[in-house]
Amino acid sequence: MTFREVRTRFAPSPTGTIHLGSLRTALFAWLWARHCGGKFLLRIEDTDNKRFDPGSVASIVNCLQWLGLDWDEGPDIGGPFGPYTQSERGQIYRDHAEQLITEHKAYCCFCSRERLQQLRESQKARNEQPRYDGACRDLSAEEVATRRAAGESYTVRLRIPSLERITFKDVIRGDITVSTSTLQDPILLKSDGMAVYHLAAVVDDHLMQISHVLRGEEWIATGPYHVMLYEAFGWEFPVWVHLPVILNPDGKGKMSKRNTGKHLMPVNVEDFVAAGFLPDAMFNFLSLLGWTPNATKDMFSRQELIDRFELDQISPSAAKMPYEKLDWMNREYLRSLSPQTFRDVATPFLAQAFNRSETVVARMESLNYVLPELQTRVKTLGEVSDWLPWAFKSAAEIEYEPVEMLIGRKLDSTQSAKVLQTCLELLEEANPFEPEVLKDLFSKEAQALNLKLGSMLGPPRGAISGSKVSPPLFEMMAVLGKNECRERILRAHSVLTSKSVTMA
RNA sequence: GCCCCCAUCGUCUAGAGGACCAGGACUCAAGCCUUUCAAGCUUGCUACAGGGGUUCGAAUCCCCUUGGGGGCACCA
Repeated sequence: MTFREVRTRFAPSPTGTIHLGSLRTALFAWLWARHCGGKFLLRIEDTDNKRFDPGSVASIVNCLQWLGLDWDEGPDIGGPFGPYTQSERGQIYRDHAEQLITEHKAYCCFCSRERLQQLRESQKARNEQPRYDGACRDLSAEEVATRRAAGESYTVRLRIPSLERITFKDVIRGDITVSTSTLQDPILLKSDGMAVYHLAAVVDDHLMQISHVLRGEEWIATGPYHVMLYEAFGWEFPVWVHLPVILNPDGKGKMSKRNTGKHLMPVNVEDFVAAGFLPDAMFNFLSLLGWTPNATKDMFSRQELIDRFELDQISPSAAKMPYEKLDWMNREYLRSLSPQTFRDVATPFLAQAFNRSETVVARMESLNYVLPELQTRVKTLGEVSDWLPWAFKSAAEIEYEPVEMLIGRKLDSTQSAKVLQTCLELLEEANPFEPEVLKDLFSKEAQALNLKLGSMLGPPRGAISGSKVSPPLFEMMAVLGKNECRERILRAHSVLTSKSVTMA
């Protein structure tokens, strides 16, 4: 093979939101291009207008940009081999198909969809491999000419040579051999004149000088068509790299929404974005899904990943999506953020969760007391709000139900009420009203009362947060301020004493 | 049904004939610490799918079985 520049591409079809597996394909192609100092391009494969979804190009672009993948040529920025949208390249495909017809390597097929459908069904009924029977394969040139001239609808099919086997090379798996008994003359051009994927992809990959074709494993079976197409045109093969699919956690089928069980696990890239995964974490995680840089660590910077990436180290076997590992890695990235950055990235999520504007959330400066405490507690940005309902409620909105949340460990309700009373006094002493000061005061008091700090803090924790589990107490108090804390503890105290009376 | 691909701890994986009674990470479990929950620290559990070869020697090479996945459209 002659030396040439490494050029890879990501070629999604705009039929909806982009799947995590597709994003990984894009990432690997990008990684390889960047590793080699080559070019990465974006090409939109919209040859099927029936499945076209207008919003999806923008969505795909957003997802790529979110992950931090940039392209050197593409529909939005152009390039020397444009256009990069296949629906604008119809004539190119038609010309190439015509060339093959002239060279007797392809032919016009006038069979109707109905006939084809029936053929397939009868073959299946007989347990045969469904394939085209070649009815139009040897039509005379005259007949074809007259029928075309008459405006009869037809498709163009590639004439497949009758070999027994065809072999092509995949970087990850080595030689792949397919017997042609399973192959049929594939349609290249649909009756509407638009190319089918096989033709469009091969022609474009050649014209755009793609050196390495990275795509999903589901394309292995049709690999021979592409080989034969390259041969028919007399073009040099690209290097093929078929990436393994990502399976559902239970291993049953390709990672998908309907199969992920009770818990809603993200599948599409937009779902991961919405759940609050960080681009850096996803970049790191996805790079290591099916590839390892042969090291005993798994936290890598983008640059390290680019430097080390190698195609032949990619695993050939399909992996079950390891959601827990993604969670863990995302938390690692989350906790490595500066408090300010963490706050910035969390703000939109809080605004959405509590139905406030981002500006309002951004202005709640006292949140700074508690937000850093959440960096080790949360796996995604979407979970940050789970820890903060108390911060977005007024004292009156806090519900002490069940009332047990106001009872400290190893304390009864009378003692707990008493603790709340004491807290009220400590509140007034705290000056300034800061976590450190509060901690000092409460610790001393706990000692004086001969109580473990942990059990003494139970009642006020419940009173302040309305929950048994919360962020650290003193930080919460500092967020709310003295007056709000006093009000909550007062309320909690009265709830506790009245409930106690009823219980007694 | 036919064709193709794949197969190491529960999971993601390291391993390219001797350096492996199989290494790392996640998960899980226990202990310590502790302001609840986390985090942190320490320790621990668990794997070469099965059967045949090849070889002085196999997780590594070959074959079969089994299991899983993918494909068989005028979709990509």
